[in-house]
Amino acid sequence: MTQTQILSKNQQIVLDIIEKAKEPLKAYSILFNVQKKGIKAPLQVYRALEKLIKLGKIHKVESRNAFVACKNSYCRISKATAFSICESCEKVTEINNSKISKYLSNFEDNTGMTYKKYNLEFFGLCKKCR
Amino acid sequence: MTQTQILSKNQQIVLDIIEKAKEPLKAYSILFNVQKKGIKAPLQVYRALEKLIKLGKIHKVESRNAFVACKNSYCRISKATAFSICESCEKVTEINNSKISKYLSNFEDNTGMTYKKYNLEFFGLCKKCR
DNA sequence: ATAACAAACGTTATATTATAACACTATGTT
DNA sequence: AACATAGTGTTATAATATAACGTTTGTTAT
Repeated sequence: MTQTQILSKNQQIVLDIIEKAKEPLKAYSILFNVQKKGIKAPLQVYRALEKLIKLGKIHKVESRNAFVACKNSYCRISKATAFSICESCEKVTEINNSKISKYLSNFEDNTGMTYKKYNLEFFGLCKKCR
Repeated sequence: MTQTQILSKNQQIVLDIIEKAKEPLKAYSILFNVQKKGIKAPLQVYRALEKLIKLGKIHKVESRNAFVACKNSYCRISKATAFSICESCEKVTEINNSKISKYLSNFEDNTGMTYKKYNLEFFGLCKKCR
């Protein structure tokens, strides 16, 4: 049933790079890495990134302006993202905690806002850096 | 007991502008607004912003690269921030929900990370825009 | 098949956000 | 006074992101 999304050439190239990477990649570092594949301009990268985000294949780590592959294979539409970020070594890990996501996805306040999405970033020190 | 932090000239100018604003301000819009006060260069703004963030006087809304005044007078060091953002009119409100902050501040996982800070951004539609 | 439309592409230029580097000034210890 | 620390002013530049335009490719409906 889960129709596998077919990606365009540029989208696939960009996704491959991000999936192979062990850390979040910045847009221009992606650009540098894919120039041998024929992608020449920032816009080509940004367009692919935008689409991949929409598809939930990757996420943007807002505080770092960097992009990571989504590890949840079922995360086709990313409306609930959480990351843990080490402020020393900059290691970023996607947090997949169903308790948090349940808790936050049901969040309501008295302002009349309707929430469809959230992004949560934790900062601290990882085991190694502590 | 609460020693009121004395701000430098530029810091006070930048804080005033942000506090008066009804919406998050971008760094270069701040710059434009304070040029009559003698602040001429981006760095002067960014330096003030950096310090004000450290003091917890303002927060950065990461997904918008914009800055808002902290409404919690006791929020001298901002280690737990949450915002609600309307994707249509871009209205941003700081969420001051002690349940969430208690819940997230006590978050632990099995990776050995030590958390000292988090930032949470909710996206959706406000009452007017729905 | 082909018309019509949407999505993706390629390219140039430019806007926006942020920091490096350096010399100088003010302020607060001791 | 000597020293440390924080803040300032300035020029230059790096890093991140989008606008605008025209072309190409892929999908869908007849």
